[in-house]
Amino acid sequence: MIVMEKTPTSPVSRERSREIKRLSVISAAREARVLSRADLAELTGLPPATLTALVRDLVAEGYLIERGPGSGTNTTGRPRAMLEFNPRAELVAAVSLEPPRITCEIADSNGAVIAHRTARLAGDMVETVCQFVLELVDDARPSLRGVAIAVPGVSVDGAVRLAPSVGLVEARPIGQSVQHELGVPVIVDNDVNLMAAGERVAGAGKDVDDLLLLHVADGIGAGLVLDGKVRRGASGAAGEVGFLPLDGFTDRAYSGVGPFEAMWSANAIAERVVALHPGRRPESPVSELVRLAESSVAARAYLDEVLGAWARLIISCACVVDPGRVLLSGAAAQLDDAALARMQDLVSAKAPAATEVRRAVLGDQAVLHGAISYALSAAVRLPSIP
Amino acid sequence: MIVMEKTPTSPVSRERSREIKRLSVISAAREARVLSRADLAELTGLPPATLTALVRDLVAEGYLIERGPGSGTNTTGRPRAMLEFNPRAELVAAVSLEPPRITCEIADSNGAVIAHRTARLAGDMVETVCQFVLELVDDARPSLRGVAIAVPGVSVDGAVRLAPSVGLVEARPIGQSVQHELGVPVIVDNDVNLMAAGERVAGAGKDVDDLLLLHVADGIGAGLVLDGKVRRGASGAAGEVGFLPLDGFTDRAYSGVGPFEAMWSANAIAERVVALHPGRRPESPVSELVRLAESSVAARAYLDEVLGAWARLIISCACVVDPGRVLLSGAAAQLDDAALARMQDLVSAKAPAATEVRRAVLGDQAVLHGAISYALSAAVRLPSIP
DNA sequence: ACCGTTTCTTCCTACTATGAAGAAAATGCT
DNA sequence: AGCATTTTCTTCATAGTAGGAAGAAACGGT
Repeated sequence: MIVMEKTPTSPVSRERSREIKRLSVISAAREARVLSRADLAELTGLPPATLTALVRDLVAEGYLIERGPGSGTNTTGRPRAMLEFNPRAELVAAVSLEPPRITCEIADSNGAVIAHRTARLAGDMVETVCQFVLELVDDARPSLRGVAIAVPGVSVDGAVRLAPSVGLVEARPIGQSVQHELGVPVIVDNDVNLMAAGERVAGAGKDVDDLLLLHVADGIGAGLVLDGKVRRGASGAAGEVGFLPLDGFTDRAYSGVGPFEAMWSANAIAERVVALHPGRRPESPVSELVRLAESSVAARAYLDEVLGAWARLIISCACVVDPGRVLLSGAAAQLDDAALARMQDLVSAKAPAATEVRRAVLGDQAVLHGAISYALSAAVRLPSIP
Repeated sequence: MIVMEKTPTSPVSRERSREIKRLSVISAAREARVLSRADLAELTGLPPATLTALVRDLVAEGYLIERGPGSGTNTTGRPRAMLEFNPRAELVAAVSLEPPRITCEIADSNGAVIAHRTARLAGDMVETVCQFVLELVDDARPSLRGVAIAVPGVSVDGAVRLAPSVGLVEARPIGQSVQHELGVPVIVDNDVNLMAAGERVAGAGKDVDDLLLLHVADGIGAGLVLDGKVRRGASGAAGEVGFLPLDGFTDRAYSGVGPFEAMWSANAIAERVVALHPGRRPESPVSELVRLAESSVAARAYLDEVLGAWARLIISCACVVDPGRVLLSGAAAQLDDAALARMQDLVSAKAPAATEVRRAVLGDQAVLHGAISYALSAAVRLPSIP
């Protein structure tokens, strides 16, 4: 009747107290960037005596850098000795798997990329990822805090499952293998989830705890951040909004492609744009459609259809999770200001709660920032208390 | 650049360590019901020496009861002295506001109701709630851990907003007022959210961390539990699935009633049932429809329409949040086994991930169990560590 | 040059986390 | 019946520490 998993250690052990204090200080410093010991005392609640020793250790380890007296607001009293958080003390590897390509970037916890490499995927995936990370990290390996691997399609428990448009086949859990090889936490997730996480920590969602990122590309997917946490779903399929049954009774669904995305993805839009304006298939189909709509009644009508469809998707999501803010990414971010305003109006008319629609702002950097937030969360996670 | 809210206390203070130890033991005991000190050592990680003193305190306070030697599995050695968790040490008040009625129940943390009262709402709501709670708790007031207030419609930050079908008007935050009067934590939430929480802790969702409860009554609403936590939404409007735009271009929406629920709520179904089989309006319209479908082709066709619509709603929710399990409540729970199986088939055919459809099992008790879980969570919450 | 103020460091001690030792309570064996 | 062994629970002892107090440092103002 009492089932034991991992035997817990004492929640008030000395080791744990030490970790909690370190985490408090590191988190406060990472967020403030530059601050004094007095600031740390206020932010963490730790007494000055405790902080003296702790800061000494963190300076020795390279997390904090003494920066000399600061321009404090006090007119009297001993000037504060300012400390600067060293983002280079925490490196993160962000790996993107987009068969046939693999991209690897090493960044510090500020998001500054210090090394990167792109190559064709060949041979064993786990070996390739480990090799790239180790080569790029070079002699900064002790500062590597974690690895985040972005994949198209749904990941479940670290196993990569079929992504419809790229033919990635299910492999043994690569996250666990890489973690075993590199000895740091490794997180594998859908690239749209990583984008959502990235916009949350460093982009258009920095000031909210809840958002939905709508990504329109070959498929249509959404990343959800709810209460500050990415929502993956019971089977890892949260955000599969391409499968929403919004257009009544269409039976165009085929394996791996949802009915909604079959009609409203960037691919589908590109086909219509070519039909409306014969010529080469546009690289940016939504930009092209917006351009055509300026002078073509048919294009304008089609743009209205697209906006209506995407609005219904957003309203559906608003009804279910009430994210408060929706970020448009990929082809959806190509809408101009007028179209974006139209979209906002359509959503506001029917959504049951205030739902703000904006463009995502990080673009290609979103996955990287998402990877950083994932890796740092995994690196310093304390076991939870019931 | 450094913004201070409430000055934090030390995360490793002696007071906090004491609270953490108490919480660990109380939580483990509440879950196990009967266990020994050795069990507590294994479950919490606290050393035996620590537990001796702590258990003595909790026995003195009435949380634990000494139960004498247990029938242990050991063949030798000192027998375990079993302890029993005392649910009466933790009382919870669950208040239901359904204008013009108010219902109040006092229950222990097992869900056993020890007192209840229903009356017409008259006079000041805060005074009425406080009066009922105090009268029912009587001299067990020291054991009152919290109050949960269930309201129809969306609650936001403790303020009750308009519930479409019952005309409840926005009031000043009643949760804060009641909390101030009673001196215990008070949570106010939508009754469907409380149902979902209740099924999660004590009903059809006990074995999962994620579920969606679909409640069909005068309106249609959903309660979401994601990663063990109720999802309320940025504006408190998560689960407003009655507003889903699933039936194309209907313009039947009017103030406060969503387009989907206008067509597929229990009210709408009752109207059609009367049209199909003239007579008195049925008390249980879905049961009646299922019965009529046995012998009427028209009724059977309409039942198929209802199942199809509800399935599209469930598929929409599965696409967005991937709950893994959907519980049917209210009128939706009136479906018979055959209809439930049809519903499951429809959902399985189109949902992007495995989505199990079941009936909720707690019925009227769901809100109570939800209230218990809310109140206990609020009563023993520790401030989080960054 | 001195005083007052604020920040940071050192000192000190009451408290405590927990290992070790001891006591209690059983079963099994002879 | 008595003893050995085992397991559980209690008591004891101590190394470590959380944090208050005292002291030192570093300014600005007079």
